Amino acid sequence: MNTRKKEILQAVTEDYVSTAEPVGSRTISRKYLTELSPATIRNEMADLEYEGYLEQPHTSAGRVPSEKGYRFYVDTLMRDKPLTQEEMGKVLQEYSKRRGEIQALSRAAAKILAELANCAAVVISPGVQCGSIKHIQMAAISNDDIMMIVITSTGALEHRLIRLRNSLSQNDLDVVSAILNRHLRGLSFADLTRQLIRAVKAELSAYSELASQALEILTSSGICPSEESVHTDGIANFLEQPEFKQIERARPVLRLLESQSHLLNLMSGYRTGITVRIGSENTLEELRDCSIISASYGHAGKVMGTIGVVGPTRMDYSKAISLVRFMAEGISELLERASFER
Amino acid sequence: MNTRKKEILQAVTEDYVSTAEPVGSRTISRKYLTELSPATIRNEMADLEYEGYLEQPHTSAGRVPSEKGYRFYVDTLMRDKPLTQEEMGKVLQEYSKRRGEIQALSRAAAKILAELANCAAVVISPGVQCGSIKHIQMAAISNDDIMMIVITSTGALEHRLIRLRNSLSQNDLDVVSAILNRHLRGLSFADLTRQLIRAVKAELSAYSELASQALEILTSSGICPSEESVHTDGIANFLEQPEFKQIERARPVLRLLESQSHLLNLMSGYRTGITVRIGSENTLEELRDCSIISASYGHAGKVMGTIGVVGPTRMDYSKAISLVRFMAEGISELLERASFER
DNA sequence: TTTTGGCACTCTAGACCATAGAGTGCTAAA
DNA sequence: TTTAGCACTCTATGGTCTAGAGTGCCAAAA
Repeated sequence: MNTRKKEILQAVTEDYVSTAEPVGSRTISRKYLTELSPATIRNEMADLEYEGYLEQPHTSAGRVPSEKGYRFYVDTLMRDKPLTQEEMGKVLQEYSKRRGEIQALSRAAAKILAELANCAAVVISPGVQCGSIKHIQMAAISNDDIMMIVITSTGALEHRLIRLRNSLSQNDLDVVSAILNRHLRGLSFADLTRQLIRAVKAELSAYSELASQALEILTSSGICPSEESVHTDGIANFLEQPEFKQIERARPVLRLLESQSHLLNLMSGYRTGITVRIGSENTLEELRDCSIISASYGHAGKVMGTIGVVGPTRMDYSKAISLVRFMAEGISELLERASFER
Repeated sequence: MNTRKKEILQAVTEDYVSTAEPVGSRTISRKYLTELSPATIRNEMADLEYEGYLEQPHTSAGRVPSEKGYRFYVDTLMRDKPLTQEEMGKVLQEYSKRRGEIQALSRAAAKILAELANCAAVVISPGVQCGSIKHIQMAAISNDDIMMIVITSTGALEHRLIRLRNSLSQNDLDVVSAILNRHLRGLSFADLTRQLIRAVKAELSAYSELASQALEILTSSGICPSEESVHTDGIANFLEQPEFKQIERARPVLRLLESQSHLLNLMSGYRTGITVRIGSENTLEELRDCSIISASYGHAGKVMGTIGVVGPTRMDYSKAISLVRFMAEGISELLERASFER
């Protein structure tokens, strides 16, 4: 793959990304590589097709990057496309407005990312399991319903209803809350050893029914990434893309984007840094014609959430990557600052 | 409008709703009114068209109900289509599983409604402003960030970040929380008179910075229906409808369904009972080809939230109305029970 | 050896046309 | 009042043709 081929592949990719029309040798010669004739470019393009970087929708159409072509473009050819001042300002303003309210912030982040990338955006916000415990509170809702609230250092907040056979007064609940806070404040959920739990339970023996339920929630599956931490936006942007003119193509993707549980699986579990999955690199059949750019965020080496965009494979990778990276770093920073400030 | 015309209008409507094809006199004669010949039916249909109940997409097509036709059908002709045992079971099971967690419940309700009605579903869940105050809690997040949490009788929970210049210990915060609870527990937000607020402020004079911010939030716009209480589901169902085959028709509706703030405006502020808005009865241009069935829920004469479906005007009104009514009543009951149990 | 102009070839999109089928409205007869 | 019959209208479908875009290949030019 010589320099000229690279230039041609780059030109084809960038032109196709912006016009959504297969690009022919003539276009390349006129718009990008004026020093070469169409014929020369045709020869090179034939090679590029033979090598699998380009494809032809049909004989007399121009060329289109293949998945391999996009992959090469992303890995080698793409130039950085930094955010404009305006875009950065918009993001940062939104971030500072919702500092400390991670749910609202994630929602806003999805919205703004969808808008700037003109794609669908997905944000998985950090659940309580990511931070350390800041406060636990029991509140009486009715005679036998208690609401337990857990707040963590990341500003995440989880509430669970506990139903009791024997009702407790708010005074009792305050006592329980105080004891729980005395033992558990400042700890992360990984720190909740069996020993510790046993000790707390012992001290709360007067309220054993409540205590056992509460501690069960804190240690078990009660505290785990939930569907409520999945935020999606920009679904309508999807339908703007010409590749989804025929609605049948869009439907399976939209079904996926509506399914919080699938998105949770799809987007979590990545290490920090940008992940780009192009077309069938996504194992899901529905995403055969889509690409996903995602980045995890967090701090102290801990992945706490994910932010990403979903769009057609014909996507402005450079822009999307810059955006996702910038926005992920912004959230990481907020989380980090929150954890130093305590 | 004689009986026979009504029968014909009903037949046309129900056939069109289920097939999405304009229906001709022959079909009516064969499938619905076998004792009449197509010619007779043609005459009646011509009348119905003249009177504005039916429309013809073009000369040699069958007839389709006009908005006026749908309206007449809904008001007069429609027969009740009760839910199946299975459907009721599904709804009630979901409800009982999330009893007391109004956000999760609303989310689940939207999902199940969308599924059963095969339309888009929207649920506005009751914000804290609807219930009476159950508990107020301040929790220290960092040196100068306090999180204030308000829980109400409906199980709604609101949290707001308060930033202070002078940091307070969790002990201080517990004191403040206790005082706030002593004064405000059991009251609704309408009960927060200026007098009362002044009294509370006086007692909290030692913490005036925090107190004034907290009380400001409680009394002002801080506590109002927020975008986080809007839950949408079933957007993908929309695209199944043949009227949205051409994506341009669907796009504006999807944009609307993605805009929490617009939905909030659109769906709130109705009295209890079912509201049916057909086509251009919706003032919004985007909904020209859609119908909305919605019902408010709540108890003690107070509207607390709304649940509804959005679909094409060619909608199974009877089914949708039964579903929405049943689901709204279910939520109302849960809220009512919660308020007696206290 | 590389580049380029020229040319024949291929394929699609769009225009145009013809036809089948569905449905109507009208008229006259039952 | 109802109905059979018939002429008429309109759409959807499929076929055919053409213009246009783009290619591949060859032979000449650099």
